[in-house]
Amino acid sequence: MPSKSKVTIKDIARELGISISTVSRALRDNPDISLKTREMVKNYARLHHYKPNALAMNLRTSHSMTIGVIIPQFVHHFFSCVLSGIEQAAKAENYSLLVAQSNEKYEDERRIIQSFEAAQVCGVITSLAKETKTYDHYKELIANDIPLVFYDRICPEISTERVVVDDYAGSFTAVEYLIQTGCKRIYFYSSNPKLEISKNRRNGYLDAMKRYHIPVSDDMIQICDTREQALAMTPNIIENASQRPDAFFAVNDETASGVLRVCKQMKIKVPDEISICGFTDGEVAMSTDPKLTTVGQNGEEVGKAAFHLLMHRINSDEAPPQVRNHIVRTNLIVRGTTK
Amino acid sequence: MPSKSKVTIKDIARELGISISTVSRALRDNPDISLKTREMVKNYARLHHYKPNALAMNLRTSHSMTIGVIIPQFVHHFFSCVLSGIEQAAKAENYSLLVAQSNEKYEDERRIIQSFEAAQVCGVITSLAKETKTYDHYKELIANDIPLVFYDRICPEISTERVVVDDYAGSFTAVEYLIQTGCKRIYFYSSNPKLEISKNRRNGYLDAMKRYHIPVSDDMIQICDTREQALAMTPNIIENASQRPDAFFAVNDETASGVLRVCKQMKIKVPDEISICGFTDGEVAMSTDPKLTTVGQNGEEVGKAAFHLLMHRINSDEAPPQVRNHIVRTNLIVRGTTK
DNA sequence: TATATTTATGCAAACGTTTGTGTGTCGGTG
DNA sequence: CACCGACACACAAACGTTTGCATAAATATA
Repeated sequence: MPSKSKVTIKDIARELGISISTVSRALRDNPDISLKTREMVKNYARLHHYKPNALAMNLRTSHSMTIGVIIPQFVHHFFSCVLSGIEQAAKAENYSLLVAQSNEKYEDERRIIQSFEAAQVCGVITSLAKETKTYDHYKELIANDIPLVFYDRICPEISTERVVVDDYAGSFTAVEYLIQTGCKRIYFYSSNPKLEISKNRRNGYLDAMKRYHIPVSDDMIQICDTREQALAMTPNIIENASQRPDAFFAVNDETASGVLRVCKQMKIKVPDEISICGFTDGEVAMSTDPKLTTVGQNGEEVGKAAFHLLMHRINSDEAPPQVRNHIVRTNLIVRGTTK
Repeated sequence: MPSKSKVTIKDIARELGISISTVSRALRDNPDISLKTREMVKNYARLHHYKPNALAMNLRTSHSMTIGVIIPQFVHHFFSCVLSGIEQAAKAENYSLLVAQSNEKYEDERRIIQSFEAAQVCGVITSLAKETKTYDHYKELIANDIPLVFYDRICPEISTERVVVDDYAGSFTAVEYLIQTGCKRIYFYSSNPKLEISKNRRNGYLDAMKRYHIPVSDDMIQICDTREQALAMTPNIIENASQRPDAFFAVNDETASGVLRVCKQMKIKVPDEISICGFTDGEVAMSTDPKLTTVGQNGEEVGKAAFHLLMHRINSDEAPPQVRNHIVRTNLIVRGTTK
């Protein structure tokens, strides 16, 4: 265990009796420096556990090799996947990640952006907090020429790259599959219809039904996006429907698992009598009985796409911030709750 | 939208016709500077969106206000909770988080530590990758006086603070509860018995049984830690047991959910005939039917504890790195799979 | 041999801060 | 009036790098 305090290129220069700049260049394998000197320096550095001071490097080059990432909530399967994707892509490009969660609060989000700016991040990847309604903090980021990419919860007012999941196609494909396996009375459990994702999923549902000429009555679309709501509403719907539903397509896995539970309680066979399909493919989807058919959101791909878009912006010096929507495909995962 | 390029204290000094040091002190509200000047400077700064350059600050003060966090896998409920806990605690103390995942790989872990050192983090919070068997990278961290705290997967060779979940007590309490609700033939599904957590949970199980004078035969302890294994093994165990089990205590929720499924298939009433208890309290625990009784691991508290231990080490300048085990209590969450 | 070219290195400024010390101008005290 | 202590500010060094430019030695060219 050699040195205790940190060794800098100054130290190396002094010990080796050469200049600081020579050490710097030698470490970066600059061909101006003779091979002999380079070897000597690198040996000494290795022996004494020299670690470059990124702070100093970055200050000098004003290029921090760090990007800031905002996650609304760490404890959320989809977001974990996204973060994982970002991290893997970043690691491959030698970037570090400054990570923070907004906890769905506007004020937190604002503070985080500020701290990112102070830290001189090369770029920011973010998803809006539910609470956020005003976007000045993002606008300032852009005014300061810091590349910005939104994922999932994009910001309509800000013209920059975005990566979102293909809710429409995911929804369409799932419903199409239900139809092709013989379902006709397909109920759709939606979340807050004002959200972008709700609209897209609903349109996917509607278009698939229309495509196959299956009529959709009003009562077939319900607002229901939690397990509890599903438990409460579903029995009634099944009992009192003029024609009994033969499938449920739910906006997320929790809700779908609620429907499944109700069916079991009512002794309705799944998938024989009723098919069920969720959305997300989180942990729940694997732990129901039977396992849940669902639409996978490919969080990791979202993360990777976001990072690569950001890299592109960073490297192609100052391309005009275009509004480009990158769409990550979803994939239908057929398991036990559909035929 | 005023300035485009970044404004520094130099700019402020020039524009206001005062010295750089005065600006610096004014911004920090140093009483040496007259109130008038302070106001003037702060006004100008606000108007021109001055943002301190953290890189420069940190270089000067060699105090980066950043800590490095290693998570074995983001996509894991318990670890997400820990990260969330760390983040909240860090935010409260104005620390930033450099986050990376080891993906359970030794080599990744090593690289991450290196990058943390380069970034001049004030401290590191980590949990060992499954693959890691040699600890030189951590030893070097300690040699360089960078405070280090382990959580969950601690490192036996390194003497530093650690925060772990109270597996023993969690296990003991759960088993005790099973006993008190009338169970006697309580089977224990363990994971790899070499892991520290396995030992602790097993001991908790054994001690609880002993405490209530309930005999434990060899076949009552099985190695089984995935849902698939549970599905495969459990029917046999239930069928062929000399005395039929009346409870299963599983090392994680997935395994417990597997047992539950088997019971349903075998038309065994849960919890009337067989009680089931898991460990973790992840998302699965809420989505089984009935919901799973389980031992909550309080990941957030683990994270908060880890951060606060680290803060303590950082602030009480260079306290000798003691081996102190901070233990976060678990809590039994009684739901539908037990009486 | 004188000049041009290459090779290997050193010098010093710069990145944006913080901070110890120096300095000029007050008002007050003796 | 001379002196002293506040007061409010300026100077400059330092943090650890990178990098344009100068420079010295060695080699090639004429």
